[in-house]
Order: sequence, then structure tokens, then C-alpha cells
Amino acid sequence: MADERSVRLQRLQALRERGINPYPNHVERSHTIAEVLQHFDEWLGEEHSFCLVGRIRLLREMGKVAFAHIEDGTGRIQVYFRINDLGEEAYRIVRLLDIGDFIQVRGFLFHTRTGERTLHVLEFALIAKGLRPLPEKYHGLEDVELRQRKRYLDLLANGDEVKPIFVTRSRVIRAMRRFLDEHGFLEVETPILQPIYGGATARPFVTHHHALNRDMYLRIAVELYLKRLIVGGFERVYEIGRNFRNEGIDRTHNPEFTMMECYQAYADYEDMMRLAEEMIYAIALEACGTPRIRYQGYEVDLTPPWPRLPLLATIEEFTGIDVNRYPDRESLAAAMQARGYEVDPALGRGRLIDELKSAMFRQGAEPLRRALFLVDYPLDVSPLAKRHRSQPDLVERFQPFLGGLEIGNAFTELNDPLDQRQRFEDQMRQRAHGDVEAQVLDEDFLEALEVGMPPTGGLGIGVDRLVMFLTDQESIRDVILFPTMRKAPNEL
RNA sequence: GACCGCGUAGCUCAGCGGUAGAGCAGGCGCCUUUUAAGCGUAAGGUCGUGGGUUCGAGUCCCACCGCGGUCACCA
Repeated sequence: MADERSVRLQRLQALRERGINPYPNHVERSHTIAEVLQHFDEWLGEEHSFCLVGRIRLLREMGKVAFAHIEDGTGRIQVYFRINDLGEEAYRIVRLLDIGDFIQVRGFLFHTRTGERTLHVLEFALIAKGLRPLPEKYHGLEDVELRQRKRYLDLLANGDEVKPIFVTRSRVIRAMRRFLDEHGFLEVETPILQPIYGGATARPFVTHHHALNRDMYLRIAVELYLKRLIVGGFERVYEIGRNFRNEGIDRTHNPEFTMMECYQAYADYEDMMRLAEEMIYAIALEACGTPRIRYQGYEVDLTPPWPRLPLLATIEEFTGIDVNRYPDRESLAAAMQARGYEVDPALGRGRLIDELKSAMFRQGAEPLRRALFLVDYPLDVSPLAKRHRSQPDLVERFQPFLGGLEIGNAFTELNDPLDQRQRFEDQMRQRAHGDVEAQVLDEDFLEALEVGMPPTGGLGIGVDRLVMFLTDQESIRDVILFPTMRKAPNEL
């Protein structure tokens, strides 16, 4: 009986009985709250009338007067109800209002005794009734699980911290799109539902098309489709969209995430590095107003050029292991174990090197927190990248890092169809040996390469991680409005 | 997937073998310029779920569910 929802339902009924529609279709509004606050002093006084709307965030009834704070999308202002101005009947309606209700108020501006800017209400109307309580006003909503499952409550309770993150996210994507458009890239849309998945090493989500009676995959990357477009004669293309990878969830991974990939004909990875650093610099300027970003306590300057650090030399510098001295997986594994690194016996040499790279960033040395590119990766973990022009067991690949976060991947793209076929076959062998993430041979893609793809540079940027960096968030879930969650206990 | 931690009122949290608590929110009453308004009053809980140990279990043990962290793989 004391349950708050049933109290509110009773009030809803009481309002209806007085002939009030608690969910009217039409609303009057002359100004936003921000506008009124901005011009408060010049608009002060009984001769000016304003009609505002908003949600009641706070309500203090004191006998024959009441104060409320109302909030619209632009700000928050105090409003003042007095029985003398409203009359007894209308004042009874005030007592049927609750925190969380939306109201429309008309009146004039004044300062209270304590100086707070306030609208003195002469007329008001309920425009939408809330039936459930809002989170507590002082502590807000702190439970991480609730904040993510019910993001609307998080935005309501913690809006001052949460909203700006998503505003920045929107600006980042807009700035990225603008930069690419201005550099002659054409935005395209390629299939999300794919007959064969490719372009990355990852497990896919599988679904089934009934009419075609065939399994389909949600894309794990857009790479192979964009390259087909380069084959088709577009010189510069990009796509910003969602990828899906059926893998674990952690601070930097969500099963669906937003990726930008762009491909540029007649370019190599050096060109793509310049493009990447200029793009991210431009995005930071537009979305954050500065190229100097604070991330997790470190200041990172995005002004180009960023250092190009050869992967293997960097690993040697920070872990003490000179990978070149261990030409096979066994000797490298032994060297790693000797230095206290755990070694998964299933991993090949390239994956072990990748492992060292991760360990190196985990140690978190200050020079690795700057904006930088790691360049030149082992061949066997990069089946879509072209062999290095001077080091035959490496490929021309780089990854941008910001504040220790890996935010992308790029190559001089492999355009030799015969080499590409061998690389796929090699992947298929790894697959046969139980590597569920090894890439799948895509015969149609090989046919496209045989038609001929010009020398091409490609770049992928993890948009969520870039936003994490630019908004100083340590979890990807804090930059995704509705992150993937496990089944809630009350779901079936 | 492995290990560690957490789960108590709508929200934020105490309680850690002996009769389930506080603040805020909500109810009722008082209060015509309040500021986390105030005062009074009555309420609100299968202590995540299921087992076990014990005379007695939010409290100890086990399993499961959910969340977080660390590690392993991917952006």
C-alpha cells in the first residue's frame, strides 16, 4: 500500500477525476530554460511572461507555497507556486505532482530571498505523469550494473558526467566523417549480413536466413568488401559501422563495436600513418578543442608527427627479449618463460610476439602512453597485409596507440592474388589445427584480387576506443549507451 | 574460460553467529521565499537464488545467477 507506484497511480486517477489529462498531446513553450537563465536579469520582473517545460527534479511543499526544480534538455531552474496566485483548486493539483512528472509553467522571473533565480508560477499544467521514483537526489545512481542496464536512469541521475561523454562521441564521429569527406573519401555501405565472414581474426555470430535456407554471419570487419570496391575503381572509400565479434567482454571489448575502415588506392602504410595522425589530431581539435588530451592521469599530445616505433625493437627495449634471436616458436617460448611470461602452448610464433606486445603495454611504461605507431609486424598473424619491402618475414602493418590503448590497425594491403591465396590456405591450416579465429578462405574475394587491385593502403580505427581516450574513460561500456549484458535474473 | 571481490528497503550504505538498521525517496500531519528545507508521525525487507553446518545463519560452507576486477584472445 505504501508502494510508491500505487500512490502515483492513485494520483493519476485523482487527476483524471478532475478532468485533467495526465498525458496531453499539445504543449506550450515560449523559451528553453537555458535561454531564460542566460537573459535572466534583463527579463526580470512581472511585466515579462515565460512559458517553460520540464521534468520535476525536486519538490518542496511548505504548506501554502511550494518550490520545485524543473529540468529540460538545456538546463534546470527553480519554480515557485503560491496558493494566492493559483487559487485553492489549482493548488490542490500541485499536491498531486511528484518528482519525475513533466509540467509546463507560465509566470514571471524573480530572485528569492537567498538570491536564487526563480520563475513565479501563475499558471501550470501537467504534461506527463511519472509512475516510478527517480534515483536518489544526493548520491545518484552508483550501481554500475543498474547504470548500464537502465541507461535512462543513469542519464537522469548522473547526467552531468554521462551526457557529455555521449555528446563527445557524436562529435568524434561527425569530425571523422567530415575529415574523410574533405579528403576525397566516399562513404559507402556494405553488407552486415554476410555469406562468408572475413577481414579479421575473430569468431563470428551465426544466424540463419529461412527463405534462402542458409547460415549467414554478422560481419566481423568490412575490409574485404571495401577492397572489392577499390578493385571496382573507387579510389578512396570508407565505412563507419558496427562490427560483431563473438568473443569475451572486458574493459576494452564489447561484442558489437563501431569501426571506421578506409581504403586509399595508390597509397601505402606510410601514407596511411600520415592520414591517421592527421585525422585523429583534427578529431581531437573539433571534438575536444585541444590536441593535448588527459588520459588516465597522463597528458598525451596528438600533434603530428607521432613516433614510428618498429614493433620488434620496441619489444626488445621494454621486455628485454630480442625476438630476432629466436627464429622458431619453441626457442621464443623458452625465452619468454625464462623471463616469467606465461606461454600458451597452442600459440604460434607470431601470436607469441603479439603476446609480448600486450605484456609490454600492460607494464605501462610512460613512453608507451604517448601517441605512437608500432610498425612492421610478423607475417603469420597478418594474412591481409603486404610483405615488407625490405624485411621478408615482416609485413607493412602498423597500429596506432593512444595512452596505451590500441585504437586501430592498418596495412599496405596485400594485392598479389597468388600470395593472398597462400596466406588464406595457411590460415585454413591453422584452422584445421583448432584455431577457431583463423581466417576463412573467400574465393570471391580472391577472384576480385585476380581482376586486379591497385597498390592500396587501408586503415581501421576502433571508434569506441578513440572515444574512450578522448573522454578519459577506462571502460568501453562507459562510451556505449547500451553495452551488451548478460541475461538479467528476471529475464527468461 | 580461470582466479579474486561484491550482491541487505525504490536509491546510497551500515550490520559479519543471538529479536533486520540509518539517510534520502515515498505516506500522513504542521509550515506563504525553501536550498541535501525543517519538525512530528506511521510505514517499507523470502538480506541475489538453492542447498548445507549450527540450538540459532545477512553473518560460516557449497553450488548456481548477476556485476566488477585481474589474467588469457580479439579493435
